[in-house]
Amino acid sequence: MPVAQKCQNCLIHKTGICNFVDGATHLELKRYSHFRSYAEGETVFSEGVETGIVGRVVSGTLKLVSALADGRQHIVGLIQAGEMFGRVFDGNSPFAIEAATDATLCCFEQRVFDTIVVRNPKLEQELLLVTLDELDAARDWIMLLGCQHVIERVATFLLLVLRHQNQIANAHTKQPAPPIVTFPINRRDIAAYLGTTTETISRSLHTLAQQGMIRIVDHQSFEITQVKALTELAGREDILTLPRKHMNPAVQKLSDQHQLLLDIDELTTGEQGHRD
Amino acid sequence: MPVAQKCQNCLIHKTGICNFVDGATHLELKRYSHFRSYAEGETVFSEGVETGIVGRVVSGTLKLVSALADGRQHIVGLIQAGEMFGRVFDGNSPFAIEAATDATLCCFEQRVFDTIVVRNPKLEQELLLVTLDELDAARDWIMLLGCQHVIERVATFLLLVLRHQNQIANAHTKQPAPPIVTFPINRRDIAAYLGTTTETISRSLHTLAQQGMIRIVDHQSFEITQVKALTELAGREDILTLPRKHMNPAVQKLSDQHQLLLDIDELTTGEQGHRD
DNA sequence: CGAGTAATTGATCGCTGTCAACCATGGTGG
DNA sequence: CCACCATGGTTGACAGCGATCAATTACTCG
Repeated sequence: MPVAQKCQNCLIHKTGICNFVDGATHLELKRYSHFRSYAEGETVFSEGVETGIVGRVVSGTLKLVSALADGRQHIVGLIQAGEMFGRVFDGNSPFAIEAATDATLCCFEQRVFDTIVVRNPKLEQELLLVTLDELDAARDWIMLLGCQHVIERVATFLLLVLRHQNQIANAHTKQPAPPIVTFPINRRDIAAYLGTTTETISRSLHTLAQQGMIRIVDHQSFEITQVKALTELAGREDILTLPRKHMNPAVQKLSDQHQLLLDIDELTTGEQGHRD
Repeated sequence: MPVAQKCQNCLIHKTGICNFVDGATHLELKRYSHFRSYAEGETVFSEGVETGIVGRVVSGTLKLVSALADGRQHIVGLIQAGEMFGRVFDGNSPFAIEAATDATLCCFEQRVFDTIVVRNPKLEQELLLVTLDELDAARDWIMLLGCQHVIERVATFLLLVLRHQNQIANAHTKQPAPPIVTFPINRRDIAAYLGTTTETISRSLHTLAQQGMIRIVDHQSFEITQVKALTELAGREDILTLPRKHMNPAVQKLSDQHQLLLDIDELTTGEQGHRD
C-alpha cells in the first residue's frame, strides 16, 4: 500500500505533529501530503499572497522575509527541519517565505489540513502550543534585537545552531553532538537575521575567536570551545538546556491531562496510541 | 441573578472572545471570572513563575518585560484593553507581566479556562487565530527593531497608538477619533519598547514636530498633522487600514466556515447565537 | 585558469547611547 | 502658602558601536 510507505523514509518521521497524532489521523495526513523541492534562493511564497499551502520542512532551512518599501529587508524568522510553515485557518501570510538553502517540504492543501485539524482536537491543541512557543521565541528575538550588542547576538546564534544540531542528533542517535556548529545559511542571511551586516558578523566571530570562546574551523564551521563563557555573553544561561517546550515530556504529560478533560466531555475518538 | 449582571458594565463586554463565544459558554465564563486591580508599576506576574491565571485587560495597559542578568530590560510586548494575557494550557510564561498604568483585569483560573476552551472548539480556534495574529505582530516588531531607525520606530508607535484609539472609538461610537494621540505609557517604557532611550525618543518627537508631521500638545499628547508622511516614514502604508485580523469580519466568516466543518463531524453543541 | 561570488579586513562617518545639567510638575511637610 | 524635594522630561556635549564604502583575499564553478 503506497500510502503506508510514504512516510517511512522521511527525515522528520515520528517527530513533531507526525509523532503527535494518532494512527488514523496520521494515515489521513499521509494520504493528502506531497513533497516539493526548492533550490537555495527560490521564493516559496511571496509576501501577502494567499498561499493555500501548509506543511513541514523535511530538510533544509526556510526564511521568513519582511521587506520595506525602500528595499531594506529583514529575516523575521527561520524555519528549520521539522518545523511547520504556512498558516492554518488563514492562508494569507504577511511575510514572504524563501529557501535559505536547498529544501524539501512536506505540503498539504491548507483547506484539507484545516479540516483534519478541526476533526482532531488534540492536533489543534498541539498547534496552539507550537504557536505559543513560536511567540515566545519571537519575543526572545525582540529582546535580542532591542537591547543586545551584535557580538551578543552572534553568540546567541552560535548557541541556537548548536541546540538545533543537538536536537537533530538526539532524535537519531542518543549521543550528544560534538560542539562544532555549521551555519545552515550564508553570511548575508545571518546578517539580515541578526539585524546587522556581514562585515560586523565577520568581526564579531573573529573577536570571539581571539577571546578563545570559539575556534574557527572554516567559513561555515566553528568549534565552541567555551560553552559557559559564550552562554554568559549571550545572556541566556538556559538557552541550551531549554529546548522548545512542545518537544518536552512535560507537554506530553500536559496533553494527556487534556485528553482526560476530553474524556469527561465524551468527545474522545477512542484512538489514543501512536501507530504507523 | 448576579452572574447575569456581572459583564453588563464591563468596558470590553461584547468584544474579543467575550463576543465570540456562544451564550452558554459566556455564562460559564461569567461564573468563573473575577476582577483584579493593579497600580502603575505593580508586578502582575514575575518572570518564569507558574501563574495559573489567564484573562483579559479591561482597562489600562500591561507590559511584557524580559530582563537580562546585567539589569538591561526590554518590553517585548504591550497588552492593552481588550487583549488577553496569560497562557492557555501552559501557565508558565517566560516573561514578567507588569502594569504600565493602573489596570483592571478580568481573570480566570487557568485550569478552569483550559477546560472551557477544550469544551468549545470554536473558542479554541479563535485562540489560535489570536495567537497567530500576535505572532505576526511580534515579527513585525522584529522587523522594526532589526532594520528601522529610531525616528521610524517612533512614527510607527504614534500610528499604533492612533490605530488603537480608533478601534476603541469605533467600538463605542461610530465616529473616527480625532488624530490626537495620547501615549498610554511613560517615556521610559516607550524607550524600552522601541529599543532606545528616553533622550532619543524626545529628540525624535521634536524632529517630527519640526518637520511638521506632528504637533506637540503636551508631554503625552500629539496631534498627527500629516498622516501620510508619517505612515511613509514608518514604512508601513497599511498600518492604519489593517487592524488585527481577528477583529475583522473576514475572520467571522472564516469561523462560520469552520462551524460548517464541525457540523459535518457532528461535534456541534447546538448553541450558535450570541446571547447575554 | 579566469571570472564571479562570498568573506574578510581596513578606514571613515554618523546615528544614537551615555553622561550631565536643566526645567517642569506635583506632592509633602512645616 | 510656600519651600523643598522627587520624579519625569528635555536639552546639550561627547564618545563609541556599528554602518558604510572600499579594497583585498578566498573560494566556487564553468
